[in-house]
Amino acid sequence: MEIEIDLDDPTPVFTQLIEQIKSAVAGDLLAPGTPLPSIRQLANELEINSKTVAKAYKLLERDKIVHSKGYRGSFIREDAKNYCHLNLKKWTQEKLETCIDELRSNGVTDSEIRVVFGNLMKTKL
Amino acid sequence: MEIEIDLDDPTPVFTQLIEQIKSAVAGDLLAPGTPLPSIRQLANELEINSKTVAKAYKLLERDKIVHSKGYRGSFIREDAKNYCHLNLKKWTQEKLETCIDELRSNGVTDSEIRVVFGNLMKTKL
DNA sequence: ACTTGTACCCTTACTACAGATGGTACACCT
DNA sequence: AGGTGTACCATCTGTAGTAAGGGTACAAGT
Repeated sequence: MEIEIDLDDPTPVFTQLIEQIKSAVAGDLLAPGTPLPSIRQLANELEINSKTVAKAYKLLERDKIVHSKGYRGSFIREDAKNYCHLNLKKWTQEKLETCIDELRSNGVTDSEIRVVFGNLMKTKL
Repeated sequence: MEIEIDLDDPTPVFTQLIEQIKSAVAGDLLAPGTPLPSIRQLANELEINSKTVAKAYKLLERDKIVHSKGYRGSFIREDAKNYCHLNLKKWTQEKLETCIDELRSNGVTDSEIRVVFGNLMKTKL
């Protein structure tokens, strides 16, 4: 399993990591149960910050591709292939787009949508 | 009809304008058919920029409070009172909040929501 | 002792938008 | 001629987000 990071690619590094691991799982290059390199180790190999790798791992865990066993390392989940194709981002996009289109078609300004959105994202924590 | 602008108020000036005119209509201080001061005139009185007044007027027209008759000035709509209480902003907020809550409860990160939202608002014009 | 994931702290680019202001110009009415 | 709403150009300030890096620390396993 080789991972390559292209710093000239405008795609964020952590996104490149996620995509490559996901496609490796989909292409059977990473079998279920396979241990992933540790966060620090992979960061060292790729010469990037460990936080970036940690972020990618955390998102992969949320997407049910990876299971982090704490101090025992991170592993490809047994049922990873069931999840490596469903796209949470795409679903998010559709949901938001539907909502925004409805607002726009009722005359709400883009500026207003942005302002209301900003308030919701800041105060609702 | 007196309009006062408080520059120390964090509320944007154009919003203060809209609110005061709306509440004047609701409180029968501005009867239907009443001509509003012209954009430049009001801007001069309040010592603010004419664009700011124009923005407020345009939004009031969208909210069916005011009718701009081009070079004949702007007037309070006959049916203004029917609209001066329904809150497009509140509706926008509810719509967006419902959508965001659904995304969040499915594990989507706030960062991801913001990124997708940003893309939708920039490319969809 | 060493490594694991994780959780904080802070800092640096970069990007983008809101709000507001200024200027110029147009077509149209009185 | 002068005023009307409107449309475009531009600038500035403030705010706030992402992405990424650096450091330090912790509890729990080998």
